[in-house]
Amino acid sequence: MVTVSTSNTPARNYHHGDLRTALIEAGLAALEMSDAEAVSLRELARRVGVSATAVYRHFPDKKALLAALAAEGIARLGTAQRLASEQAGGGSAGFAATGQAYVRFALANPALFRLAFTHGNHADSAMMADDEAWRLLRSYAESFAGADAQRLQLQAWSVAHGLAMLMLDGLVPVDDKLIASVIDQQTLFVQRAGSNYPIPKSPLA
Amino acid sequence: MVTVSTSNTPARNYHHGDLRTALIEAGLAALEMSDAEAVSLRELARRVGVSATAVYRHFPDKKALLAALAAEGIARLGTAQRLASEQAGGGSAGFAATGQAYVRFALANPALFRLAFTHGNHADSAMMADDEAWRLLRSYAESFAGADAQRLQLQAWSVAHGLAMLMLDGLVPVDDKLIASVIDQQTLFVQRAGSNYPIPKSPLA
DNA sequence: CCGTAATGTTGATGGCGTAAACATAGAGGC
DNA sequence: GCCTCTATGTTTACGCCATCAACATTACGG
Repeated sequence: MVTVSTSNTPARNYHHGDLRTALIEAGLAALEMSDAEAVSLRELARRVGVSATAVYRHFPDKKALLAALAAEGIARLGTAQRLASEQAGGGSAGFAATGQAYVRFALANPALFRLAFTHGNHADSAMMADDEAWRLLRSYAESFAGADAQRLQLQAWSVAHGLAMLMLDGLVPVDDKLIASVIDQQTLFVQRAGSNYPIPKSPLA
Repeated sequence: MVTVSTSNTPARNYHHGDLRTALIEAGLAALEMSDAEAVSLRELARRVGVSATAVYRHFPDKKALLAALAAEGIARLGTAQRLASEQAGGGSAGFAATGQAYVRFALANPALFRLAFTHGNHADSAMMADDEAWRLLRSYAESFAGADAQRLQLQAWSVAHGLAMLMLDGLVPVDDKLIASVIDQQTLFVQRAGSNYPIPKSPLA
């Protein structure tokens, strides 16, 4: 998480003070207005009041800056999901809540979400495995499905991710009731005949 | 579907003959090598042996060319799914097969698939509603879930789309067994307690 | 207190999408 | 058969971009 310092830096002359952070903040702000591809280094530099090539003192290339933004996105998503999980009080309701939070986060931060997950922009897979969102998902999946945890984990992630993408891309109308109906512990992730998984208590928190 | 004319046109002098088709073919070819964003009009024009701005006699702008490619992608996906559905002989196996075909198509044609679904690049929603892939999905969903068809339809699409995206983006390892385990009629899309939907015969074909 | 590394700047290169003005060729009316 | 009109291409140019190289300034550690 970048500490958003409310940009109280009074724009020094030659040396900026904390260009790196300023660029990331500017980048995050830009991602609220337009898509990642449309964000240009030059524009960011202008915004921060610095020459175009100054960026290269802090990031080897554009990809690196975007990767930093992506990491921030993942972190924020994790926080949103944890909050949702806690508010729902864990259990199967909590599981569904984290999924719904995933989709809502995507809709609230379209460009950031896309950036964080699209292409290989995510920093790297090893890093993600330690992420908060990940730990939540794995923990839920294990507590519900035991040996079948991997399958459940992937199914849950896939539904949430797919719904988020379809809504972002305008293929499915954005509608909160729709989200709730698609990501719903009553209809998803149960074994077919009789052998339903027991529903345990809150797996965490 | 574009009739791929195996490019036997011997490169006429001034007038190309069928530039539009040639550009689309070149575009599809380029999408097998690199992502849509990386495809440039100038490169395509070069490839086809024509000046950079000739493109604008056939497409108002780059977006329009990409939309044409996207439409082709959707059509091809529909075909792949229909074939899979037929081979599986319909029923719940057919339903799962169309979902698995969706993911496999995405993996086999990453850039084309992305282009077809990402952003608003898909021509428009009305067009898609008439598409083959759509009709298949809706028909299956209705035959399985009756009144709850919309939910089932969205859940099915979301899982397939989500898994496809996660694998394309390198967040989930590409593994055929994984696809089969995630998109599986035994564990997806059933009501929880007792009230499982009856499994009807093949809803089509 | 001074030099060296960190940080910014200027200037240039080559690529891009696209607009404007001009060129050619093929098709339809005479 | 000719001739014009229009569809299709071409050249040139503009402003944007990412990035490299060479130079300028500052901060900090010895």
